[in-house]
Amino acid sequence: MIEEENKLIKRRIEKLEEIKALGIDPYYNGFSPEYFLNDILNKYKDIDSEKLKSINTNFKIAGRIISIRDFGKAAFLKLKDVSGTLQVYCQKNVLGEQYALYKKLDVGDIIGIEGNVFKTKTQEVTINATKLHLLTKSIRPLPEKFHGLQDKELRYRQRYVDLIVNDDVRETFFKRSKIIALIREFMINNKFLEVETPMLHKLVGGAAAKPFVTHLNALDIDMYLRIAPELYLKRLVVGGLERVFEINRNFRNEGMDLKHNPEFTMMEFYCAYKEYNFLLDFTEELFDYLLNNLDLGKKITYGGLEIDFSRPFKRIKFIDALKEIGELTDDIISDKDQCLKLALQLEKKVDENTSHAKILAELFDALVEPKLINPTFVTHYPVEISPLAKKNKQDPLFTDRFELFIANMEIANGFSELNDPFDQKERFIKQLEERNKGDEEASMYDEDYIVALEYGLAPTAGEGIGIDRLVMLLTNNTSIRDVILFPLMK
RNA sequence: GGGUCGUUAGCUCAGGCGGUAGAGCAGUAGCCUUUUAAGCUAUUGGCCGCAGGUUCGACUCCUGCACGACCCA
Repeated sequence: MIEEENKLIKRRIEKLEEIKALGIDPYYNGFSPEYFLNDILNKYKDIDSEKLKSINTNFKIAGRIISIRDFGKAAFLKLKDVSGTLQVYCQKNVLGEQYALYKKLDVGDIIGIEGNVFKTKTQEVTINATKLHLLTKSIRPLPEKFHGLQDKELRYRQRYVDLIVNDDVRETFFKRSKIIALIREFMINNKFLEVETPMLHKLVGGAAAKPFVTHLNALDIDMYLRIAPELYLKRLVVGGLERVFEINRNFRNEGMDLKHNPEFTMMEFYCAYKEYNFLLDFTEELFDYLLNNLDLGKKITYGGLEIDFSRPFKRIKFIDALKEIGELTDDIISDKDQCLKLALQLEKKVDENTSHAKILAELFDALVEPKLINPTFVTHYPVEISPLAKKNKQDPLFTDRFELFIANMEIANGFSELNDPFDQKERFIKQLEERNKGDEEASMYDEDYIVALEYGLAPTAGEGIGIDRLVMLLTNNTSIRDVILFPLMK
């Protein structure tokens, strides 16, 4: 990479050599800062500049140089570290011999500074450098100081550069970290146990999706990257870990767009002795917890939409949503041929072999989902497309299941878990039939999971929440790539 | 998968009835010890995404490809 013919890089490598010639190690690692830059700023921003002169304010700090304003015999440098930025003043008559080192520095270099705090004419807290340490010479020029890095492709591919120059990106990922920490806190407060289950699966299950295939050399077998942790988490409930959750990656071999990345983060949790109604309230509580702790209030703006999280969220049955929001009639909904015709008109990938329920789900995606802005629980999904959910007592064609939609995105999916091993066996067989008909997203038959159910799964409610999409909502990013540090790029 | 648009200096962007390209920042040389996108003077820097075609001549027009963004599915 370095051999590239770039004059700016060449010049920086020359400076590197000149620094070595001065007897200085350009990658010296014996210096450790005592404070974050923001700590110094906060400590002194409200202290009078006269008073500053009378107190001892000698500090060791470090950071990357993000700007230099040079006056010949003095200069202002702006340093940046993980906490923020702080200005440093370098004067020739103070630094003496070390001023020669200063003259070899560039924007992008990482330096350590020892010096005293003072305030400039404009009252900016600044460190007057008495000692300068070069910690890392940077030989690649950073993007322009004013516009930063705009090229989306470069930003995703070279996220490290994006993070150096674009503060809003840093904020998004700080916030992502905080959101996940809050979720974890909320779950643990509610007596859930955090667990980790396998990423490498021998069978595909727990969701409707095409898997990634990989190979295990030791056993010479193909394996699948998991599409969901569901079946393992429920095995743990069988094992008596009555409340479990996992925040981790799932992999689905599907298209990529603003809402889909092939690997994405989900939280799944299972709670014994509860049913799906509990999950609706629990999910609302989780949102409350997040919004409160992030100081977002009840209404947020997302991509130009106003979203109202006031409780209770709207609740509507799947079929009612098709009627009231999708504007379909009972006659159409109950007639598979008419549904198929309509789905084909909407250019959905369906054919005669597609089940009635799956066609309805496609119609829902096309006609209802685009209209769901405020948080909405859609409940009672058809049993054929809910192979792991318990049937509804009143109407066994439907299940005790819901999905939560916000801003036209599916955010969560939960249900009363099917714990009848005989029923589960039949559903698996139905899935196999769908698979044989060509549905590559249908699940496989998981014999051991049936055995686990035969030992007895307590009545359990379970839910998955898409963390990336949740972060999108709470950080006002309309592309999933903007909430994933290293999104998949071709 | 389909459509639209984009790809020009390290970065951010202009430009062109077809005649080998410009600015700001960055860099370099100089002046400047309280700047805030510091200022002033001078100046270096380009396979105009890749490949082919049309043409006396292509960075510009045409075709294909790659990568990306957005829209649709």
